[in-house]
Amino acid sequence: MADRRMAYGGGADGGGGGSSASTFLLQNQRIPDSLFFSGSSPNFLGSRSMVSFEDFNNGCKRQERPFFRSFDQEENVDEEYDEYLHQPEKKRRLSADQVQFLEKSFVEENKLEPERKVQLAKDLGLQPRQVAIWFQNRRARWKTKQLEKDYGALESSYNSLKADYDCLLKETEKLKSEVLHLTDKVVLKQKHKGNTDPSDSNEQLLGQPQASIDSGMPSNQEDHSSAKSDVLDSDSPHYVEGHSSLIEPGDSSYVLEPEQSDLSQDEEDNLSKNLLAPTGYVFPKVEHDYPNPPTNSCYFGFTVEEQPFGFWSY
DNA sequence: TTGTGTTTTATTGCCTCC
DNA sequence: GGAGGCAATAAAACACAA
Repeated sequence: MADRRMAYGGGADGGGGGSSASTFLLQNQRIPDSLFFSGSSPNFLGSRSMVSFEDFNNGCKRQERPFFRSFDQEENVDEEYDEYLHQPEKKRRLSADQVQFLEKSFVEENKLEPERKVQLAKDLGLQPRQVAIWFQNRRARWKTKQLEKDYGALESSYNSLKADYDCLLKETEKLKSEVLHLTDKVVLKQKHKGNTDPSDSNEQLLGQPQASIDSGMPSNQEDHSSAKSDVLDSDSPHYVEGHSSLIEPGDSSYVLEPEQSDLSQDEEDNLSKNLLAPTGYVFPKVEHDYPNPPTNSCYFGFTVEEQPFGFWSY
């Protein structure tokens, strides 16, 4: 048994819960709380204060009773209730009113200072321990919901980014085939011109510097298959390691090799980033099965507004 | 009525903070 | 070391379909 918690009947049953009706005696009496309580509240019901006034009248259906009524006011505590009090103790749910009151309090502040706990317990006719437990469980429920919410947000964000990415892949493919098509044309033209005027150059044909053409186009000595092979061969030494997690070897989306580009390294980096992740998002390794929900929503960049109680610091 | 799944109340053990 | 918080878990209470 823990130092601060007094369980019923010696409480060595390991694991939580474990309350059989016959062993319910001093259950839940945390020592400090019970000391706090004795005689401090007109609503105090002793070890029975944990009852919630529902299920009274022998009902199995939930039955609401006002929780503000103190026992001092309760002049005619009838025999039925007395009998009820002496039943073997059962776990009882709080009434809707009590829950509503607690909810309201929770929204105001999800942590419970000792004074507030005692005051709430007084108001509700519960033990402070019960109030504390309710808040603890409520925080756990809120956290679970928040995790679900975070997970949903992440999921939709992922889906939208994936859609963007797929779109860009298609676009890349389209541009690539366009490049090949134009390359074909250029080569044919060169051949044609070469037949008539061997001194003619690419520069004259295309009206741009030779280097520019060489950078992205296969020379007229190479056939197209080798050009394509160069472009697509991710096993070549030009394969960019930094992109290995984004584009797997052989991925046809990888079009230009760095050394073939006119762009500076920075420009290339920017281009790659813009092409692959237009929103600046670095794609994680794509899993088709979603990973476990996040355990810490702080890490996912959610705004503070999405964490209404401000205790989200796990 | 009963079986089953879900929710709520409560306990226990561990951790952190003062 | 005591107090309070949290995660994990038990078990009662409840909801609901068959």
